[in-house]
Amino acid sequence: MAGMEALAQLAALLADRTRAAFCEALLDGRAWTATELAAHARVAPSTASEHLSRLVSGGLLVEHRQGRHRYVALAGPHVAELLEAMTAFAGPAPRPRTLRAASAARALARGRTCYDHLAGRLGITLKAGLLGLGVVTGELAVTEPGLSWLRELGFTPSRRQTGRACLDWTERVPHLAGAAGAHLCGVFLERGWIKRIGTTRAVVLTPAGERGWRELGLTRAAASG
Amino acid sequence: MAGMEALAQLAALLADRTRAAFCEALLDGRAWTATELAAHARVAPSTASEHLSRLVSGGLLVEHRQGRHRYVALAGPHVAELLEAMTAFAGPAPRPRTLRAASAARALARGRTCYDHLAGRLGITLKAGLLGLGVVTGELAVTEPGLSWLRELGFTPSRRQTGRACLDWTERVPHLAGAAGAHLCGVFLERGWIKRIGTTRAVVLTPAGERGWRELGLTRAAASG
DNA sequence: CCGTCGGTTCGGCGCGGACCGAAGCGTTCC
DNA sequence: GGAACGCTTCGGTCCGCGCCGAACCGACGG
Repeated sequence: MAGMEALAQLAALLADRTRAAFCEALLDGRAWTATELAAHARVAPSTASEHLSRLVSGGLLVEHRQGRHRYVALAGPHVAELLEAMTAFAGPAPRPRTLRAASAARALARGRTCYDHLAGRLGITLKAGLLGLGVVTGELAVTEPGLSWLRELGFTPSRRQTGRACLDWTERVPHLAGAAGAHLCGVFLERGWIKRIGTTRAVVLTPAGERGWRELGLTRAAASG
Repeated sequence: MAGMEALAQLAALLADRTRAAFCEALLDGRAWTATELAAHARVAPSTASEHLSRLVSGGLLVEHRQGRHRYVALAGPHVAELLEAMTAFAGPAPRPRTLRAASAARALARGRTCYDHLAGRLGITLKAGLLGLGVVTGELAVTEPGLSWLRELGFTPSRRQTGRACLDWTERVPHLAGAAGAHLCGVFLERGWIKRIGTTRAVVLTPAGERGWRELGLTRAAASG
């Protein structure tokens, strides 16, 4: 009974469309300023300020003051996983009403970042490739040889769980999260193998990325989609 | 952006302490009548009626009208898993303020049902036993020999995933859910190996259960708690 | 030093929703 | 048939909160 009080409070934090929009924006894993988020959600700066304070004190976001800026970011991968899990549960999004929204939805389904790792069809392609190489098991645990494979890409294990599953809300299938998923995503971004589309969470595999993935044995033909 | 609208709506369903209390009660996996839930949450029947309608139309609950009764239950295991995941996230419950609440919390931590399977220390003990027998892997997937072992206990595979992990909010470690977890819980209840405490979700291992678990090789000494 | 800018605080408005009691409806029991 | 029961619908009240604009504060820049 006491635990449900906490549940209601957590849910209340996400029960507002403006705060939910903030969280969705922050799912790109970067830190945003208060003003950016306000503009993104189309609310007054004062309104955004109050929402951010609630999200921070609720533990969903962390803030980082720097000069006259207030940067906020998701408090950690666990928040991203909760958000993806809830979005997956909330079910297939209603079909978009405008052409603009439809193309944005398609871009997100094709590939996106989920906080610090890859999601969407791109994430599933990556998972399939890693599975084929024996880097991860079907449950997305990293294997012994998989660890060596990752080390060659500059990965070093940390306290954080190496491989874990994160439910993909467009594909309805888990993709690779955890330290390994985050590292791979970082490497791909560094090498220019994937690139963000505009300022959104959506990403695409670049031509260099297609070559790179083929050479690593992650794909045979170019990923299409 | 459209997906977050759905998230906010889902969150709004759980953002009320009365509705959250309903869901918690229903986590025992049984169907409750509207009046029972109203009394449980200490609200007027009319209030409960409106809440239930919202939860049902939101897809969290299913209802089953029978005569003058309205039975409601969680819409499925996925709802239970969402609730447990969110409760786990919401963090350690604030320490209970009354002796009564403290003893209830202790009972829940010792053992409880999580919709249709076992949770709490009892659930973790079960998982450890199954792991020791090689019935499940560390990721809680059912092994080949494990399936035979389950069949001997009357289990037959279905469309539902056989073994899956469900995060335990008191133990902070996953326990066994899915068809296998549900079947085992059902068998234990049938055989009188576990017993509900009062009308709550809390369960205890009976003396017969301790013998049964030992004979199955799930435990060596009696489970204590 | 003053203007601009990012952010916060405060007062006030308006909506949504949580709650109850009363009344109504269909079912069940006597 | 009548009473009791389980539940729902409807008014009505009240509170929380999402929103804004205005005023304010501190940081930065010329």
